[in-house]
Amino acid sequence: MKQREIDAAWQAPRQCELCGIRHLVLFADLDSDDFQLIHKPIDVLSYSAGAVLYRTSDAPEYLFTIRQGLLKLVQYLPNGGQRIVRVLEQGDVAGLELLLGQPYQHDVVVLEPTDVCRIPVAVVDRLSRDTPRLHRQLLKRWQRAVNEADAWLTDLSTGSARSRVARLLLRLAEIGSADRFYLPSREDIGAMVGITTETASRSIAEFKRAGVIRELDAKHAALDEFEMKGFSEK
Amino acid sequence: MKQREIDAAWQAPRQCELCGIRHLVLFADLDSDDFQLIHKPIDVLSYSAGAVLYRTSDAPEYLFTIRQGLLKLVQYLPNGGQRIVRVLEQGDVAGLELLLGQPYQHDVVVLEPTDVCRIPVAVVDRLSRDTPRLHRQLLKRWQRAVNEADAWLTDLSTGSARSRVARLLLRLAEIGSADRFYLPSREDIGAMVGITTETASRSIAEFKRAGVIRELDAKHAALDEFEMKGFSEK
DNA sequence: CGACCGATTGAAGGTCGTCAAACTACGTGG
DNA sequence: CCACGTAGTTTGACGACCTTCAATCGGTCG
Repeated sequence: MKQREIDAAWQAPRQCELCGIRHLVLFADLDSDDFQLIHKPIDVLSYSAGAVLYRTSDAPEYLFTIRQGLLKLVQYLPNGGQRIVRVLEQGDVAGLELLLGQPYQHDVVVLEPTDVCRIPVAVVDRLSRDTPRLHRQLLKRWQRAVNEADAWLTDLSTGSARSRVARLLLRLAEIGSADRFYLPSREDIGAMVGITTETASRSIAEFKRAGVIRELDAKHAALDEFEMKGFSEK
Repeated sequence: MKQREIDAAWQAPRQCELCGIRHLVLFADLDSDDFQLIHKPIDVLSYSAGAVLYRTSDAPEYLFTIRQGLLKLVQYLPNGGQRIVRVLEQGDVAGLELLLGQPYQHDVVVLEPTDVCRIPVAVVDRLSRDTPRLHRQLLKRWQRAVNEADAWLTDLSTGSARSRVARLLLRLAEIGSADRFYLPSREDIGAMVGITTETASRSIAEFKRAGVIRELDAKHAALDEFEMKGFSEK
């Protein structure tokens, strides 16, 4: 539940320039000069399942790029319930809205152990002003968020409960490795596709009985993609 | 159903610079020099209800900023049905995805008579490269789309059919003028909140009987905001 | 071992989807 | 001018699916 700091040492320009996954992240297109503009610490942090990156009520100070892991973006309903509006994976960015002066729009909670770079807004603001190269990456990230959001409406909020769950699992399977994907709690599945925990449980149980998914451990499973596509249609 | 061209005459730099609603649109922050970079025609077009701005299959040539009117963004479901994922109003932009080399992501259809500026992608690309001022506006538009999309998930795809419809009408009432808002066809209401046409019709009929909405003409109504908020909760 | 949390399953009831028919508005053509 | 056809809305009946409430099961952690 707690966060652990890997890199307290402050040498962000070097660190970022040498980053192993830079081609995937926000700073993909920056050059040596650009990195010199970074005058505030960028920390690499690790979170374990259940940890909270931030809440809507937190001070809007940091963006996060996901180096590794899986997170959920949660919004609250008029009646107090909650809805998961998106899931973030490697290369995604949380907190883009800060660049426009908005407060955090979601609570962000860790699903699978996650490493992030925590970047002060001021850094991105600065870079954003002076390097057009960063812009394209920002636009990309934003458009990705829109595409995802639209897909959640068409794929995950339409059709029967069972087919929604099927489509969710197919999606999660694409994110995970070939033969192993993250299987959320029944409550989270419900919050992702807009059904109750019990109905989610019934769907999953049914898939297991039909042999379309096999449970590997508490939070992971493998699935027969072809069979599952059958269920996803009605 | 057809489109009418208001300004065939080609003097975009002047036209845009003098635009009456420039403070609302994509080019809000540009200055005189910036406008000189526009070397392709920007046309002002009018569409009437039912007209199609573009389809996903169209050649990705133009962005559209909405000067006036109301449009729906439609995506298609695995089974062939359709889901309306968002609605555009004055100041919104359609086709932002083109800036990232993606094809159009939606079919865009006119709900209320609409005026747009049709801008060649090349123009925005060019401006985008050379003027950081445009960037902020682009980011704003994108973030707005994300916020909207998230709200459609939490407000319009969760809860009972009646409360979803109630929340949709409250939303439409905010867009419309004080005592008059656009009331979509029952089919479109269904496609917006993820229910069938019949259920949408029953909800609307119920609201009318309860006196919460009054029909003004075929496509417009007025509503008692306070009463409607009651329905929106469960 | 006992407490607790999440998943599963059951039963009952309600909401919503489905199929179908009637009604209205509107425009066309006789 | 009226008859008629079409498209969208409304309403009804019925059944399926989903929610709700509740009990049980299984595993984990003190």
